[in-house]
Amino acid sequence: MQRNTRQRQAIKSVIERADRPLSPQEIHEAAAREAEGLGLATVYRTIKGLVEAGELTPVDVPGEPPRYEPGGKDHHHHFHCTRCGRVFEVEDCPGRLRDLAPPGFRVEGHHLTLYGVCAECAGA
Amino acid sequence: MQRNTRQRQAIKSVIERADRPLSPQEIHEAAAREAEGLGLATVYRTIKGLVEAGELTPVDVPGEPPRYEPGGKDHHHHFHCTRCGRVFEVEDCPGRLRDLAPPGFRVEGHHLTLYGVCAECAGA
DNA sequence: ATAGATGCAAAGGGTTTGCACTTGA
DNA sequence: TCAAGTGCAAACCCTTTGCATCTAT
Repeated sequence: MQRNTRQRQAIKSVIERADRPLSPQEIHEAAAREAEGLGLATVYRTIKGLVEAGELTPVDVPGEPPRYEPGGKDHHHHFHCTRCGRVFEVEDCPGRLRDLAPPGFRVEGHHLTLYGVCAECAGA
Repeated sequence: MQRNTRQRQAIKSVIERADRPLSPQEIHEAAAREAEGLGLATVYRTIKGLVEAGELTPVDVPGEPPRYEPGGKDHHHHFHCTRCGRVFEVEDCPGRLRDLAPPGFRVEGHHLTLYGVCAECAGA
């Protein structure tokens, strides 16, 4: 991740401007608008580099392809809209979840994903 | 799912005897011991049929290939051991999680996965 | 007997990789 | 200049599917 190419600028810009985690395809489609001819392989390679650099965090929703959001955010969770497929951020966390594990199990973290219908799809 | 073949018997038996969700590969390896020559495609086809019949439930752990457990269990969650990769059942649920979603979002359910090191890997 | 089930191999979808070409510094 | 970065196509992994064969009923 040493050079500031137009492809990388486009990819980083798309991620920064998004208000929700994006999939590699979403990143590719959006970034290709500002960096013509952008290859999907470059998107994957750039994502990998940004994740290793801590600038990007993978968001894994069960049964879904991975999304990515800017790194460094506070601990939070996600909401998966089963209608439009988009993933949104949820700020709160119920806490005290490690008490749920059986005795002897060492809990190091947790993933929590709510699912249902987002405000837009619900027609709010 | 009409015929009671030796392949199906083996697959169902393996799942019933397991005390944790199994991956298609785990099911294939274990069932192939009692049904020689068992093909992976048959495992996938049988899993699909059992899921549609409600006898099997998919267990999706973020960033992991799917596992399967017997259907009809009470609401519960899972623990993913990052050391051995196995997934275990967790009986409790923190509840009241739908309050976490933003206004206007309709919460229909949730996935909760704890991760860390299981009792066996922790050397308990 | 015969439709359902199986095994194999090919095909799919998402992601990674090899390689020659391009380009930022 | 010249190594990092890119695009393309091939390779990969997991899962699904087409098809000839096998088998439970």
